[in-house]
Amino acid sequence: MTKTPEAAPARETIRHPATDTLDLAHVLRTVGDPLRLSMIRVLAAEGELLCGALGERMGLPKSTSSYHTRLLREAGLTRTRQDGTLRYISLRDADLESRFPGLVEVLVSQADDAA
Amino acid sequence: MTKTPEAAPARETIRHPATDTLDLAHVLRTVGDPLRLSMIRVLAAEGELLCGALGERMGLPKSTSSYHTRLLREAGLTRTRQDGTLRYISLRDADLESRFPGLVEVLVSQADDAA
DNA sequence: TCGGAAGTTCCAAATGTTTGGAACTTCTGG
DNA sequence: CCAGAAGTTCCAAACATTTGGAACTTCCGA
Repeated sequence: MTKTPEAAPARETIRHPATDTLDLAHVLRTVGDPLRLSMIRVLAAEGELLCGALGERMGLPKSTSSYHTRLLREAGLTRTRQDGTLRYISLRDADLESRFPGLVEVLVSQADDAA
Repeated sequence: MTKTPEAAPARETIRHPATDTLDLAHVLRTVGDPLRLSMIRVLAAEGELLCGALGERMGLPKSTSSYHTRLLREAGLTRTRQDGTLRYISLRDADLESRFPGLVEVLVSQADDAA
């Protein structure tokens, strides 16, 4: 376990699935969780947010918030941009619109709660 | 454990959630399963089908098929109509359209598989 | 009245998801 | 160089979903 001897620091890029490989069932399963659906709505309403800000909105501990933002990213719903130690999360709305036209609108438009 | 002494046979109706109480997260979670998403697509393409026919399409044993059709019904995605010992399943497309405009279209239109 | 067909329910095993604390990494400012 | 802030990863416990066989209920036709 010496430090890996790579010359290039290889800036450990954050992985995002390509738009044309996004899987509808995966996307739906991921967003079919009240907490994550709320997150998507907040992002749609407010644009780019810090991971921490998003988590605090929902009253989540850091590790939980990190977990859910990872799921959203891996399903292709959000993009994560790193700036120093900060991570800005945003909705991949154009990508989603191009792959699943109409989906974002469905997710974001509130069905009035008659429950 | 004598037989329940109720005079009325009470025809044990199949329960369906009312359209205006359908919950988006619940609907999405339910349809966010490749198997159930396929079922929805088959129903959209072919209209009303027998529970058994739907299950055979997917190569499922009866109990599994019954389980998934129940989840679809409880989330409000499908309607089940009983006729003797048969149960016909159909998509609640008009109800879904009225509560979540655009959703059915998203579920049913195939994103071409570039994976 | 019997037998079979269609479905459901029951159940336990296997599998997957969610949670949050603690330890860790990385970056920034002083 | 150090402290602190932002996030991630690790981990184990709690919880939920999925699977399919077996037993059961209902209805229909002969």
